[in-house]
Amino acid sequence: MGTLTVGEVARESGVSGSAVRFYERQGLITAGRTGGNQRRFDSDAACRIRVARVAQRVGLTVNDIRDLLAALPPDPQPADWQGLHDRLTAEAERRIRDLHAALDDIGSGRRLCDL
Amino acid sequence: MGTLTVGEVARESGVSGSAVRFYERQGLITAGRTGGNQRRFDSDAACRIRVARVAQRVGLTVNDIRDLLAALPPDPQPADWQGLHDRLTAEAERRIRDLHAALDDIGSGRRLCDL
DNA sequence: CTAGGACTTGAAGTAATGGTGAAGTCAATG
DNA sequence: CATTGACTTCACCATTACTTCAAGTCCTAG
Repeated sequence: MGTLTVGEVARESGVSGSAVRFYERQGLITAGRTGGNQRRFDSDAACRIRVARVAQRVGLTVNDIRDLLAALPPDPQPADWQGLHDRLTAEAERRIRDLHAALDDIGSGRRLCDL
Repeated sequence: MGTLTVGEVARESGVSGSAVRFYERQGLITAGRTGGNQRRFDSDAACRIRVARVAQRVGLTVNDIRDLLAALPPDPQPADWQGLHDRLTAEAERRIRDLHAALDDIGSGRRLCDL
């Protein structure tokens, strides 16, 4: 059972409280509940949200990120981090390749109309 | 006044008819009307849509593309094409730089949590 | 114990990019 | 003239990633 409230996780992770609740609904993070039904997070929640934000910069959707984080245990080992790392890198590189392909087409000398 | 129907432009440009109408609503292309209120396009419409698709590959929104195409006269001169070309290239390169920055952060050796 | 801030839910709103379906109209053909 | 396929508008559906709102509850400090 965690000790952090929504607001605390929000501040620690740099997103809004509504986003924290949204991420919990989406399964990116999990929370315990107090007797009064308030969410209490473990400190890894903020970490997972930070990872999620990096993944968003790479262009992953929240759904993609849920799957990504599903492979990340509560207390990740170096190998887990490495796996995440590799997946994010591969995805970023894929997107870069797509953009390069578009650039190549644009610069191909053909009229843009004929692409 | 053009001669092409929605369906013809759709086939020529590779998008659906509903997309053609959508693009007209959004101001990416313009159409005349027959006495019976049907759209009739000039042949440059398909061209503009093709340009729009390229711009989408680069990551521009329809709004961005409207602005981009607003600078493109009905009968574009080489300089007009060059301007488009430059803007698309710059935008693609910017996005590639952003992804590279993300890659650098991911590969920085710091824990993903601390980014 | 009470005031106040932080929290709860669910529903609805937003912007982007179209797709879908209904009900009706137009145009070309046999 | 009647059919048929393509067209028209309008309005609603879907997805993504949240935000906002209302009404109500919890928790902590004084």
